[in-house]
Amino acid sequence: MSDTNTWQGVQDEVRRRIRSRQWKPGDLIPNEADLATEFGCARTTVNRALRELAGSGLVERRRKSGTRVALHPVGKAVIEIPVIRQDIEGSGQRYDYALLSHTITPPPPRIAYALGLGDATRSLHLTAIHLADGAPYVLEDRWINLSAVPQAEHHDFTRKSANEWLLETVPVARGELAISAQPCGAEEARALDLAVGTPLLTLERSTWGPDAPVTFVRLWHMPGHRIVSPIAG
Amino acid sequence: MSDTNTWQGVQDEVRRRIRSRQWKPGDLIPNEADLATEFGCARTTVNRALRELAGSGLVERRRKSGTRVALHPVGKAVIEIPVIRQDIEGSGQRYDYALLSHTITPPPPRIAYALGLGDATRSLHLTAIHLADGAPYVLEDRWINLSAVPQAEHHDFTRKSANEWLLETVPVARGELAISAQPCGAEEARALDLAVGTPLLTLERSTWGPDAPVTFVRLWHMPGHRIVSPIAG
DNA sequence: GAAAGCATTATGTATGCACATAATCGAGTC
DNA sequence: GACTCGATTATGTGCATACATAATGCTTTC
Repeated sequence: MSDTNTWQGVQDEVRRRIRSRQWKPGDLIPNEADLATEFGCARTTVNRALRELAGSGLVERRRKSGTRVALHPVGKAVIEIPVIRQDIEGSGQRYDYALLSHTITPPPPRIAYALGLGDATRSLHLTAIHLADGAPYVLEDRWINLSAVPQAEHHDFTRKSANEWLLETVPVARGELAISAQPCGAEEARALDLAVGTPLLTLERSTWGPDAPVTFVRLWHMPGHRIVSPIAG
Repeated sequence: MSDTNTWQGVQDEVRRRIRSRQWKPGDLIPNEADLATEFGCARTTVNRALRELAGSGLVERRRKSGTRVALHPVGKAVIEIPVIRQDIEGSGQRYDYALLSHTITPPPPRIAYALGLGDATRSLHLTAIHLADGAPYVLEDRWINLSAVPQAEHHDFTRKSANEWLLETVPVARGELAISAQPCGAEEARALDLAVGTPLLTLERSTWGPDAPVTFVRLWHMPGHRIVSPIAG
């Protein structure tokens, strides 16, 4: 499939020329019309090929200036954020979930800041644990903005995880993810049955609805957990 | 910009209908032709809007079956893998680099496996440290497959990092990234001036060229390092 | 009733054309 | 020289049309 009259074919050919240094990083490549002529296809086809290459960071495009090979092709890794239950069940293990605590309290400054909230906002604080085949898998510490999701106040979170309930209840617009390595604290050590100080892969996720912050969640994964993803290039 | 005769407008409207539960998860949505009629635009326009929505995981499309709202909209986070020097200089700090060791030896089984290599393959083993304003920033442990990159054997890696040299030298096709939290080992502790056992955010990256594995690198980041990225939704 | 084959249908893609938009360049003006 | 303003140019997008392709389902055949 390397015929240059399909957009995939054009993309392959452009990639090949870049890889083979025929077009070097920083170089301006011929414009769409010329490439279309050369490849014997329509400009639309070249456009799509280049547009998607720009999306994956291999080239940079600017109107009027033209298209140039990216100076430092930034690798991008797309990591998928699974629903934990599906993650566990998908690997053939039994999924269990237990709610550990459930209180209504203003968030600590750290959390209020992450969500962009005033620190007097009423919010729901949940801690829960997800189990795979009966063993701790991940510990969850979640804050829900009650002024954005008032129904949460009287919802029962003992059966289904807050994440799944929120997914089907609240329209989610955008979010932010932070990944870090944290030492296991005293509470986490008790819940996960680990020694204090054990390195844990920690994910912090903030989620906003169309207008207001919805939830902030911190997930502590068991030791050895890895996030694996392909790198686009 | 919510006119439904631009692909962005159509996309917004579709997103809105999904968010407002007018089209629920699992629902089949009208076909492209009907939507085009309803929105008063060409099918091409609807096609592009839906194609990109499928790319970000909000809908799933299958020929003949049609387009349906994703059952569990998988959040996807795109993390950019920066060139370390640019990362440091970009935040206004001074960048320094030091090569710590340089040997030629067959890779240990763990590494050979990650690269899909026989364990007798000659390879170049480098360790290096990247410094920000004179302080340790990240420790690098790299293996380069000499049968794929023979020029590496006699190259001088004391001045420029192997990553940057490889980027300009080897055509890179694809890769894989694994993120985990690891306790700081004895050697890392010495190089980074940390206590043994400190949690470190660890990135492992395998890179393949068009035909052969090129390099495997493990990066230990200093405590507190966070990878932050927006979540597409 | 099962297998093979054909019609149907929705998405996938290519094309030619037109016009929109952003960035750049150069001419003209003060 | 600096500034404004239009001409130019490359990408961005929309449209109508045509055909390709995959999946489904129905019909025919044995």
